[in-house]
Amino acid sequence: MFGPVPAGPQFPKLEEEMLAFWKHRRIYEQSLARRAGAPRFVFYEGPPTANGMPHPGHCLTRAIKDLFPRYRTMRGFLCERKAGWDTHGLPVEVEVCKELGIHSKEEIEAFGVEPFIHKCQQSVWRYMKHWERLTERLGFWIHLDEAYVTYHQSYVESVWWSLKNLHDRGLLYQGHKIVWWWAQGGTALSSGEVDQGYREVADPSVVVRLPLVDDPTTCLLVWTTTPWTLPSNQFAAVRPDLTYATVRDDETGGRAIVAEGLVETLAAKVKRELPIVDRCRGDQLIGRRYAPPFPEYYAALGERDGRLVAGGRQKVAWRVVSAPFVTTETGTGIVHQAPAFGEVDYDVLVSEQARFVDGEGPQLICCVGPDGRFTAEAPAFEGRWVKEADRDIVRELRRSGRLFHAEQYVHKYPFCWRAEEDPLIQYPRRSWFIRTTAFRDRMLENNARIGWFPEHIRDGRFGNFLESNVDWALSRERYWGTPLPIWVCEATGQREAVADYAELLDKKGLEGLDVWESAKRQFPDMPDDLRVHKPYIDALTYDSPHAPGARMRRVPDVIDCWYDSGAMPFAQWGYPRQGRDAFAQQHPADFISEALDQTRGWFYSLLAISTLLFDDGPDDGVDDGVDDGVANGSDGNRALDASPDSPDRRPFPHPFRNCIVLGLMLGEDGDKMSKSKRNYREPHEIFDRYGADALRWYFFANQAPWTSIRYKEQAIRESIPEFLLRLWNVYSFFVIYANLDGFDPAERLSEAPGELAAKDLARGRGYRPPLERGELDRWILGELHATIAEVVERMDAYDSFLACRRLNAFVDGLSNWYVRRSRGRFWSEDKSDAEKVDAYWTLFECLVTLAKLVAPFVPFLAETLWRNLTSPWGERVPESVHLCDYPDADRSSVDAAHSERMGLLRGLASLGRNARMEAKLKVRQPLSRVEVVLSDRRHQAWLESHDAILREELNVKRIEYASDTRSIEYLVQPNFKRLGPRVGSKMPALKAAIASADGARLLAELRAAQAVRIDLPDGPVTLDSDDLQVTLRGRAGWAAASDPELGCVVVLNTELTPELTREGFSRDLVRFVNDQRKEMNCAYNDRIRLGIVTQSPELRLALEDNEAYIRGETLAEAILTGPIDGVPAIPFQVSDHEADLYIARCRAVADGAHGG
RNA sequence: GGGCGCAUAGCUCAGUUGGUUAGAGCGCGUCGCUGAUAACGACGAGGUCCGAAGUUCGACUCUUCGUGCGCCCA
Repeated sequence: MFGPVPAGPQFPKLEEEMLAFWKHRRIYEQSLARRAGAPRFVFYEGPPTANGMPHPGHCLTRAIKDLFPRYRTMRGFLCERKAGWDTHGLPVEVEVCKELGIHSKEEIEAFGVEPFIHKCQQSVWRYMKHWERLTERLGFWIHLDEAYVTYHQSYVESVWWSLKNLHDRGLLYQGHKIVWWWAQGGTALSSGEVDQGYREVADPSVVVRLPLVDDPTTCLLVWTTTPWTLPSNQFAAVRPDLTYATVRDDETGGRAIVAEGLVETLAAKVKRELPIVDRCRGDQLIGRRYAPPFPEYYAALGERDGRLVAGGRQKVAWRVVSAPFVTTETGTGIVHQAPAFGEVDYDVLVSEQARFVDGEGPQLICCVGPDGRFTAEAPAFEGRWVKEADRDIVRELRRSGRLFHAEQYVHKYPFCWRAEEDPLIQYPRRSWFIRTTAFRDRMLENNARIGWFPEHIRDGRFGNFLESNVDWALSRERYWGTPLPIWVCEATGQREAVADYAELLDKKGLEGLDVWESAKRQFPDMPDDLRVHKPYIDALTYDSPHAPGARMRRVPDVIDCWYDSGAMPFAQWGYPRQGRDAFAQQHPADFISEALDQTRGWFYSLLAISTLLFDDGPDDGVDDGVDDGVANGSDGNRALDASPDSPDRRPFPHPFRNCIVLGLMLGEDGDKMSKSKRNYREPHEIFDRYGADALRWYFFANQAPWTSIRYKEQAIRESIPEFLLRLWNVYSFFVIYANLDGFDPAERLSEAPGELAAKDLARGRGYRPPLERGELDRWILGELHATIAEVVERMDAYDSFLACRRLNAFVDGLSNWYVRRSRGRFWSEDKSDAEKVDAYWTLFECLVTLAKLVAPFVPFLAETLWRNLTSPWGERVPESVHLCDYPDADRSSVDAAHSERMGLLRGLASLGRNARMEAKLKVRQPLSRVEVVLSDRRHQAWLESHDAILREELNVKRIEYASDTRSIEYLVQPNFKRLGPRVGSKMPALKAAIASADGARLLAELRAAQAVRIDLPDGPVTLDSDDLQVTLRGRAGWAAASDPELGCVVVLNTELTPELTREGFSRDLVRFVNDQRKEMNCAYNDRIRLGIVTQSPELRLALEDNEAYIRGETLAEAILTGPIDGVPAIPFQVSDHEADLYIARCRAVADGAHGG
């Protein structure tokens, strides 16, 4: 016996039970253990930032991450799943700052770096707990207790090892990064912070004259909105393909150069004519020297030159250079370049440097200090806050005759989000870079081999990003992060990278360890992992090997936490100090998945780090890259010959082979999910209301995972009746009748039930080979195996959406066709009837197989079904569906023709109901005859021999297959696809000719001669039967329905005889009585007594004619014509006939029989 | 400002290499079926397939331009 199946399942409650069972029986661990030694399917967990509460969007990611590992595990792979947590970075610091009510770096330092770090570490743990609960409740099987954590010492040391590797290969260098700088607070702001602070302001907009060195009466006109950057001018940029005009400048009597397209605009501004005297292309200006607006730097460096890489010498600065970003939308078409104060300007400097022999090119000049005030290098403005100096700078330009024009210019400019009055400035900061540009081509090759879902990521968003790769700005001037493991000699500036803590402890003359040791005494609960963090790591200094008496001190920066997460393929194992085997086996990943916003985040950091460290390419990519344009003079420590000390160099792709890029999930209102807007429900509430399976199915079955998806609670709720409940009802049906009938599969198959696969069931008593069973059984088993084949195919292609669609279609067929059409067999009284046993075995096989099929998708429901359906065997079958192999499709049982025939039959039933509807003849009213016309008669014989089903579905006495009747007509159309290439432009004429022809005559001709000739204005066309599409349809005015897809028409005979009418009455009566039985809570097999009192002779006749039928259907022992004592009368009406019914339950319960 | 993506029914989404009559689910309305069903079936209303131009015998589909939205980067 199976356990009783509740009619209204509480999925959330069932799920909690399954969770407890999994935990108690360690099912996840068992599922791994049984795949020991199997081929691996490698999964990487992209570490969530444990910095905030998870929302439904995170559930999507985690559900997808669960689906494929579960599936692959059942398919025979060993799929280890190690959880991970991203714990470092600015978001954590911000969270802690919020808690402390502080903002700036100054305030953090005032609070103390040490307690601040402690707070960061604790904050991370708090959120991790919430994430762990969500992970478990969702059914995401992953080793939470073996999670990698990015702040752990072993993890940090792996990162250090990789950085040392890069450093020693000359791939880690120090340069400048232009950042948005809050001068008053002394800190850079993240782009998110900058975005918050944009305001509209009026700034000066000036056009300045820069006289050419070889022709001082001719000036370049350059434009800027930041006059304070003019003292730091280094170049003037033009676009080589623009036309520039030389105009007469009557104010000075000289001439000026400006983009031709802007001459008029400029003339209008200065309110005087600027007559053009000459023209040239931008590239003819390149290289011409000019005198900058302020003399200080020029006086010292104006005549300095250097050797060019290409040969020859050139002055290092104050030349016209080429820049593609110059536009003619505003300004003059010539742009002032102060590389210290603009990122694009800085790029110009970098590419200029690259043209020179190392160290001989232009150096960055900057006469502004980190406090935003001019330094002594701009003596006229020394000590002044730059923005405040704008006015005086303009005044000075006017005095010196350099000012061509000045005005106010309204634009958006960022201010500090926590100090509203403070404008931000772009400012150069010393920063550490990874020379990723040297590996650009290798990264592109690696990327080209990755399986991206959707595909366009590879060449689109991600590919483009790689194409325009710039060196990775690695360092952060922050506190809570992996410290940059570089120590610098205070005397010589020589530096070295350190790979781990032990290496540090071995350094000669190490000092500062006491800082950690005393902290540890003060805070005994502090995790030891913090010893590799600020401030403890900063305290460690040692003797410089480069200069006697000098110390090696660590650079103060921490690193970008994206580097942490990108290092996880090896750092999760603590590689290379530990975990060498694990890494060798688990690299690269077969599968990762995150949302689209990770393209330039984790997807990039993984690919970049792996390519730099583990490239097994023909050459390293180092030699050909290092000199190609991004060299930075400050790096004197390149050891190009050092190769990575890794045995794990791999062919591409690595470190991941396939990646599902999930769409972003939006809130219910279509906006970004936001806690304050409450446009989504908290995950735990979703679980409590609908259950994790409902949520999972909603994710998997509603759209391709990479489309952006709008959170919709309604849709989650609907996934219950649409799929879960429908499956549940089939299961419930089976269990109810199997229990009633005593169908015990375990008793029929006691020996070696295995996993109840088809081959196991085949040994069951009464299990007949499918070929010996009825049409319906063969059909549903064929559908089952076709479903398995398709689900496997789709899932192997990472397409959960189409897999789910197929599963849904199968469950629909099982519920609405197989079970419905088979009910008679389940109700049959003869328990040993082979066809009845077939029905049980067939349905059992479908359900048990289905439990396995849906297990990766809805693991809870699948487990519930499996546990109960296999309970008769006890411990002889696997205790969990997740310990089974995924079903194999038996293609021999898939009979496409049979499936097609059954589809046709279902279609005919549907058409018949359609026609009845039109004729307003309800199905309970029997009809004498329907006529079926098929355009393709291949399946007619089969249909004729199986028309009992159709007769019953349509409630008709007889079905006739006709070929030609007055009730149908033929619609003939050209087969466009076939004729297109042949007929071409004659198509419209052909279409018209066919449309105006008589369809039936055309067909007759075609049948007779195998071809028809159509005369068109420009010649005849001969068509064969494949050139025409013939559609059959019912003629207007007939009770007919047609389906062009199926090629059939169903025509009703609507004539009703008195016998048919009375039979209809009796069916109405049965339906009514059975409703009453249900209301009386009769058991399926309760017998009743039925009294019917009516004045209607028609109704009486109907009772007499159909008494046996009524008794059989309602399980009435007797039908009385009078009332039953003690039972209230129930009024009944059909058509115009009325009756009073009396229904009483009989005492005795007949065993086995049940109504139907 | 740049890159990528998206735009199809009231809502959420499918739509295969271009084939002329664009689908599903939900919701709404009508009817029907039902002793597993909280289900299910049929029908109906509801579409300038974002707009414009082009290629083609034929465009939801391909090309170009534009509009709106999202993400990422400036």
